[in-house]
Amino acid sequence: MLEPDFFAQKTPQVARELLGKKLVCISQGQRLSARIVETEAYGGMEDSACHGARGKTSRNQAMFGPPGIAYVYLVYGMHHLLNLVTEPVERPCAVLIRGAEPLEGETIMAARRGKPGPLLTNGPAKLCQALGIDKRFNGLALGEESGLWVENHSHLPEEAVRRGPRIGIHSAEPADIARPWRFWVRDNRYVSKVS
DNA sequence: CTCTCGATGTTCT
DNA sequence: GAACATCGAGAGG
Repeated sequence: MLEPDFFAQKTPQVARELLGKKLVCISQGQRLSARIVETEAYGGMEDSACHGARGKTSRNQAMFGPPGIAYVYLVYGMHHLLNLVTEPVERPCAVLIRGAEPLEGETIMAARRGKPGPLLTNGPAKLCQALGIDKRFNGLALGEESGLWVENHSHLPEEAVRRGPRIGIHSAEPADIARPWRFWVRDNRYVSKVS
């Protein structure tokens, strides 16, 4: 299981290193897991795309917490998104998990999603719905106790990793929109958007 | 395949 | 009010 030390590193590095790792969630007594294939780094007071850039609010306060906790929030009034908090406490940084490939419990994920194949988990909100992740996990430390954590799984060589601008942040400043802080596994069907 | 639009709770552009 | 780190349905080519 990955410890807080892992998440204490620089956010883009954590986002890169999370590719290929196994996200595990205990949901209704069942063990569900998926291999992470797409992430995005958000961080620093200087990143206008980051929720924490304009200060602490009731929604984003988990981002200011210690490395290795979950930040889960609701977007568009109906979709939950999972982030893993990075860097030292009081720095609002996190990695958004945008896509993953089912490993264990795919039948349960399919029942929840009502869709087949990549549509199970090829997007940040789809992933949360499939794994049963919602605001109950917000602010909890990753681990057995919370029922949500990350494990080492497969190593990804550099040639299998692609990076580019983040998705869905069009109201940020141009320099931040251009940052190559999205990481994904090359040619993987569980990546939310090809580019 | 593409494009548009509605859903809906919280935050602030 | 408007916008939002999204998704899915429906219309049109």
